[in-house]
Amino acid sequence: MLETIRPMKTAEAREARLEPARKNESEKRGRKASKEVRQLQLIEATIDSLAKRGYSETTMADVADGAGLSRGIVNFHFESKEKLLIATLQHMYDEYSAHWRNALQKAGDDPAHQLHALVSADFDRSICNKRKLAAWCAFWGEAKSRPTYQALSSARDAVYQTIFIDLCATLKQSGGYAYEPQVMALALSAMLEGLWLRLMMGTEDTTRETALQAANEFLSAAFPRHYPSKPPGAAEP
Amino acid sequence: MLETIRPMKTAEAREARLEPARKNESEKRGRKASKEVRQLQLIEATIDSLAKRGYSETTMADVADGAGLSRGIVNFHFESKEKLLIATLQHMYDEYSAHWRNALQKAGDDPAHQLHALVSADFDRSICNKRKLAAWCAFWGEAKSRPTYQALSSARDAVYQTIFIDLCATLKQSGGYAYEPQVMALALSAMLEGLWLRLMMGTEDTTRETALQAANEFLSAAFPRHYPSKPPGAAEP
DNA sequence: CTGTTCTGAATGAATGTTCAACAAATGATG
DNA sequence: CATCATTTGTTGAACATTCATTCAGAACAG
Repeated sequence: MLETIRPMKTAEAREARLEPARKNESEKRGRKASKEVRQLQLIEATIDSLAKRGYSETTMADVADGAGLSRGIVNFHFESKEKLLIATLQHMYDEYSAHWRNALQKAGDDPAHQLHALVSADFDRSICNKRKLAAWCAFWGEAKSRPTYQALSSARDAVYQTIFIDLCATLKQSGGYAYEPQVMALALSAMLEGLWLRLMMGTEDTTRETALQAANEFLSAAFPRHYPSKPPGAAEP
Repeated sequence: MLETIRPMKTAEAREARLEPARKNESEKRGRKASKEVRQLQLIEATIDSLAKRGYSETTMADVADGAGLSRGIVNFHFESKEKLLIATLQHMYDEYSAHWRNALQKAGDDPAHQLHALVSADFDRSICNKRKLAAWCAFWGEAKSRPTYQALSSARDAVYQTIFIDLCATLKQSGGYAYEPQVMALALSAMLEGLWLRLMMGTEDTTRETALQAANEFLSAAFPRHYPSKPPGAAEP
């Protein structure tokens, strides 16, 4: 009765990894975590499970085990498995959305710089890693048959697409290009998603660096006046 | 016991739709179909189910019902659910592979013509339709956690990619472009997959036509000497 | 008659959900 | 501050359902 009081092994480690400085002592001990922190913890465990086992093999038990909590806990915080998954997808969507908005804001006023910032943001470690890509793809695979996912699963939503189109239109005007902005924006965003897909598949010849390189090659080809052909010393093995 | 002898409603219709002239009378009646035909029929039903319900909701019962056969039939022809799914994926892979090889062969000797043929082939009705795209995506979503799928799930495999790289290299030489063939080929094939993904998601603004248009825009941007800017009368709404 | 194809009910395993009991925090009261 | 009550969080076992698989036997071909 001394050391086995609480079976919290991995849970506390995860919490510590999440936000070590954020939560004060009062909520970290005892009942361990506030409602929101616990929910986040379960969502992270869900992403882990999705990445490791895929959508169809992700079970409530696996999520609970991954979080170091008991079986019934998920139905307490989220009403059902479906709602847990929706919350997880929503979380990933919010994170992705905040990320590119932040990158866009930091990019200043130059459209060419903004577009480049958006493209680069897609390949940041923070959102472009095996774990999250795998989770995204797991949802994509189910999105067609689940209307609830469909709205959220398309990583690049209407707003994002509109920004791409606007940027393409602006660059067209200032660079005297001939393409149709909508069409070019579609090609560009599709390529970004396709690169994600390849990164997720884990084909050995595609890394985050080569993917970004390909994306930049596209930018150079489509907007040669704004992105001069060769970035300085890009030597390949 | 007169009219309910065989519950074959949709099955015969499906067979007829598949290859009306191919199979002779002897195997169509009586024990209904040869082993291979029956397996194909079950594979088609599997694709139907994957497209309609998604991977995680595809059940043996649904496949059997979709084929108009009894529950135990799948385990007779395929040993297990997993083997059925692998056979289905293999079937789709073979079909896709044969399709682009055929398109490439018909394209003659001009590299620019060949590349255009490959790109166009990707958006043929026969392989690029909601049903099959949804099935592809269902497998993609599970591929990361299943080694067996991984080898087959990447629609564009190593051979396909090599051909793309070679074509890009040839065009580079004859057109005096500056890009790296490997990188450009990656950008191109990633964009094709990304367009598939969008078609599958069913965003209303992306159709097979607009997707092909985007792909051609990419070709014009990347290889301006080979694909002059504007194909004749492309007016958009 | 013999072997192949097919059926459909039975079986057992996996898993999402419920729930009664328990524990910790919070608040009320003296 | 001590004690009790209430709310909130948590557990783990029980339950019900879904589903892949099995199999004994029917239907059929040769």
